Amino acid sequence: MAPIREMLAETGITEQQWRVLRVLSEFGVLDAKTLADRASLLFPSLTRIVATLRDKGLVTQTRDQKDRRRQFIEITDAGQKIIDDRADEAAQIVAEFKATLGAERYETLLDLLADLDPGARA
Amino acid sequence: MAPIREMLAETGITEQQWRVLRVLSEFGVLDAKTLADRASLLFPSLTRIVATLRDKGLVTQTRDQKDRRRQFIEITDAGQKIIDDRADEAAQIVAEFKATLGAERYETLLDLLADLDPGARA
DNA sequence: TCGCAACAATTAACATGTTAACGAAATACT
DNA sequence: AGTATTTCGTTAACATGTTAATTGTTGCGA
Repeated sequence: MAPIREMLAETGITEQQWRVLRVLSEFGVLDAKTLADRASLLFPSLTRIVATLRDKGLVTQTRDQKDRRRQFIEITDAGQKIIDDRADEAAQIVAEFKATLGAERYETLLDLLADLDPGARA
Repeated sequence: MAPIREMLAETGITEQQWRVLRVLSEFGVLDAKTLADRASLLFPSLTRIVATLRDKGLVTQTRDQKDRRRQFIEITDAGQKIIDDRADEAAQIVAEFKATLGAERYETLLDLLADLDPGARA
């Protein structure tokens, strides 16, 4: 993950913050529960990360009016721009990583890790 | 690592503290530099962990009289006892982990991870 | 309706990873 | 000797993982 962190250093956001933004970018508006699940984060971590992203203007929080315990989180244009600007670069880093192992061994690794963590989504 | 953490919960020490104790148990007295390296810890982390272990009476710190910048860390009897008491249990947890994947896939995983982290030892 | 269990989210407390700044001691070099 | 550099270790500051305690809401059953 080091190369990813280096890439993100310029943007001032962390790996996990980036992951949250990516999930929001992919799935759109999400309630906190679903977001935590998709980003593989525990709730207390998510609370802090979303607070940080909100302060940076990269996401918005909205209370569910039908159930005021819940909230929805949505990515802002500024947040989306960060994802867009780095998407290609991130893809290339993953590609290089893959090349280091070789495509076949890369797939093997993903399979092994998936078997070890039933919670992950391949 | 979850099963390991559960095992350690009873002892009141953490995974990393346990790793430091294990390294000290295996190699004997070590200077901080070597200890950090063998335990795969960054120096600031090691400083805190050793301080914690010292407060718990599980290790001792000794200044090098020839080079007073350096220090040696040694496990105490109390620390050694913790390792001894849990060694079998830990070995069994690893064995179960191995069984989950199967011996062959387990070796494959170690190989792949080793290729990804040149710093690791096997 | 009252009270209580269940749920969503936050907060607290502690340990660690991580980068940077700093302090002290030893070396090197002039 | 005197200063600059290097090295060892600590401390600071921030983000996160993790468990437990806490707050605010909802829903349910007596």
